[in-house]
Amino acid sequence: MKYSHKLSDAIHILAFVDIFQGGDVSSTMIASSIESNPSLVRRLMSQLAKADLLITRPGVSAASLARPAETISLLDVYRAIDDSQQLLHVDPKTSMACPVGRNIQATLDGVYDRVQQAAEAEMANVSLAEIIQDLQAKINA
Amino acid sequence: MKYSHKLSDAIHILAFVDIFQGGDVSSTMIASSIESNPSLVRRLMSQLAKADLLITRPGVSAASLARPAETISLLDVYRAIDDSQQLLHVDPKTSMACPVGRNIQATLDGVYDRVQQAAEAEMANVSLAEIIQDLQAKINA
DNA sequence: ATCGGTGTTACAATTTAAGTCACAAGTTAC
DNA sequence: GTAACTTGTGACTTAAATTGTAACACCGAT
Repeated sequence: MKYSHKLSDAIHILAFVDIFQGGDVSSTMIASSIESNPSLVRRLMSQLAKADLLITRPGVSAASLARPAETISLLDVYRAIDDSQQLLHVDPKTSMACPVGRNIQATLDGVYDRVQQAAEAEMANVSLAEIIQDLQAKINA
Repeated sequence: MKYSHKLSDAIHILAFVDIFQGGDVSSTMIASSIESNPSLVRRLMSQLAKADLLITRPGVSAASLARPAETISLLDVYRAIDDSQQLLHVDPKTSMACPVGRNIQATLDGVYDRVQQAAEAEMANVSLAEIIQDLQAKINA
C-alpha cells in the first residue's frame, strides 16, 4: 500500500455522500464501502471540508456537497488532497560539484511543470457530476 | 511512483552520458553526480539498455545513447523506468457489497486514463535533446 | 593473469501511506 | 441532564515501496 489511494478514496467519499444523500453517510458507513477505517475517512472528509468541497458538522453525520457536483472538478479534489501537488518528482539531492548535477534540477522542474500542467488541465475537465453519472449508469446496469 | 525519483535519475544518466561522451561515464562517476550509489545507477542503466535507449557493454564503461537524443522522448524514458505505468492509482480494495464500492474502480480507471493520456502526450512532446540543450545553456551561463 | 567495471541478486535501511487506538467535544433523543 | 453516538485530531503502529549497501560471477583491457 505504498502508492497513495487518497485521491480515489476522496472521490469515493464525495460520490457516496451525494448518491446516498439523506441516508446514512456516517464515517463508519463510508469506511465500510471503501473497506477502510472510519478514522481515515474522517481525516479525508476534514480535508475536503477545509477545501470547501464538503460540508460537515461536528457530532452529526449529515455530510453534503458544498457545491453542485457540476462545479466540482477532479482538479479541485486533487488540490484538496494531494500533499506534494506534484505527479513527478525531481531528485532533490544531486552533486553541486558536477555541472549536470548542479543544473539538472532546474531543468527537470521546467519539464515536469509542463507535464503537470497538461495533467491538471485534463483533471479540470472532469467534473464530479460526470463521475457520479458514470457510476449511476454502472449501478443501474 | 509517488515519491520516486527514478525517472529524474534516469534522465540524469542519459544526459550525463551524452554530455560527457568520450570521458568517464562509469557507474561510479555517474553515481557521484547523482549523489547516489553505483549499484542503483547500474540498475537504471540496465533498464534503459533493455528499453533500447542506452547501449552498455559488460565490463567496459563506455555507455552511449542508443539513438540520437532528438528521437528519445521523456515518455520513452518514463515507460522504460516506471513500474506501475500509472500516475494516479485506484484503490484496489473497495466493498463489493456496496453499489458505489463495486463500481467506483471501473469509473476511476476511465477517468484516470484520460489524465494519463494527457500527461503522456506532453511527455511525448519533450525530447532528451531539448533537456540536454536546456542543461547546456544553464551550464554555460 | 590481474585489475577494474558491469550485471544481477539479496538484503538492510529509510520513507511514506494506511491502519489502529484513543479521546475531547459536539449533537440528538429520551 | 445524561446516555448514546458522531465528528475532529493526535499519537502510535504496521505495511509497502524506494533507496542504500554488499556480494559476486562475468567480461574486457592492459
